[in-house]
Amino acid sequence: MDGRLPGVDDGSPEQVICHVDMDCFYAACERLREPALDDEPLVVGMGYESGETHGAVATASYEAREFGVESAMPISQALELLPRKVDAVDDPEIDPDEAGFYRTVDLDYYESVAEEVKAILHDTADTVREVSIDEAYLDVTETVDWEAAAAFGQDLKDRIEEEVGVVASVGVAPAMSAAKIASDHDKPDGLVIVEPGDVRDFLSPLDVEEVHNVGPVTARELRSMGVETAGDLADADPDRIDDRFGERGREIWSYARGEDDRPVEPVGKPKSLSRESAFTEATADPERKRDRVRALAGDVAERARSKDALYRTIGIKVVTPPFDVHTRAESLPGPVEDADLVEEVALDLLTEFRDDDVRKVGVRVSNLDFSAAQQASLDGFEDASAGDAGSGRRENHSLGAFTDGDPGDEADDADPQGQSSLGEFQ
DNA sequence: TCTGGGGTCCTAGGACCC
DNA sequence: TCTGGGGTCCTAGGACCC
Repeated sequence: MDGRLPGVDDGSPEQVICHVDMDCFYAACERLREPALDDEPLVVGMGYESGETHGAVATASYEAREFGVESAMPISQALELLPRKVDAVDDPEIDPDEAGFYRTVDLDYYESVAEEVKAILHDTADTVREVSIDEAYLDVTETVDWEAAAAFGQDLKDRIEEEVGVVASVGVAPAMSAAKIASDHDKPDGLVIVEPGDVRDFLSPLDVEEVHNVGPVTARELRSMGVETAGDLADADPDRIDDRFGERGREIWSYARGEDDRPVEPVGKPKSLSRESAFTEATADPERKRDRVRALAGDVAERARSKDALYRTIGIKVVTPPFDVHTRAESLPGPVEDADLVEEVALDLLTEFRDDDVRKVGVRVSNLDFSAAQQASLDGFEDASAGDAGSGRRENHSLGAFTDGDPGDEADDADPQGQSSLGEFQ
């Protein structure tokens, strides 16, 4: 028995999937360049400025979690649980032993560390799906069998720790959904192998909210139906789950049973690009709102330009107290690259909220089109018109340059190569 | 406890077309 | 003169993920 099912050769694939998840990645990065933070309670805050109380917790080290600090928690709340160590100097109320360190998110630096980790992953497996800065799936079906899975996972962990200096948790299972749960199961520094025959037993006792795509809302509703664990969900009547949750119902039901045949695929081109920003406190001042939207529009347009993305839809997001999210969007006749237009449309959409109290605004471009850039690179020269597409329509640019004059083929507009990316990453 | 920022996908309703 | 059905595109909202 080599751990592989006999069916592996006759077209019924038994996948071997590895999920890699960095432990407290932002905090680990901060410690990499500031080793004095090792073993200290450490909170990395987003939208947080040193000395301030605004923002939210992006990552809390395990030492900080001991104090009750959690991810996504408001910094103000984290500070009540875990005061800043620097404040203990002037404040006799604060016990320095019950205090911690706070740092601001520095994504550029974390990206640079992540690059080193990703290089190891790509060196380890041919097929890698980078889910986020600190997480990836590897398909190692061709190179790892179940007997070797534990050694493989340990080697990968060792390599990441030795070469980069951060710690990863690793899960290996026959499906993406199970592998993800496995990597999370013994965090930090975890290594969990779930062989094909053990998946149901492994998942069964877990809280239903641990199933991928089951969030707080769905979990609450499932509990009200008497479904508390993944095992309960796996045993539930699928029609009942379907009725309640539609398309997603069948999905979470399958995941709870360990049934998930999604292939590991590299992430393609983005579908939208956005920037958003919160005010320190809600404001009704129209000029402040407009100024912020102008700045965000400029950022988004610049980011799209740098990625050679044309866009056909421009939208805004407005959050009003207590936390009501409103979105407005407008589609253009054809894809453009035009920073002035992004600003103009965004400001126009904002007028509806001119007099409202607003705590956060955002700008987004979607309906992205990368074909112009692709054609430019295929043609081997710069697409001179991409820089000044203006407010005009630039749809249906012909592909004649390399189809050698066959303008009748409208189907080329769908450009399959453009859809599924060629395995390149942002 | 007054809640950051960047994404994806799904659903539902309305406009419009044939 | 209220009577079908199918399809697409667009907008808005919501749930979820990291």
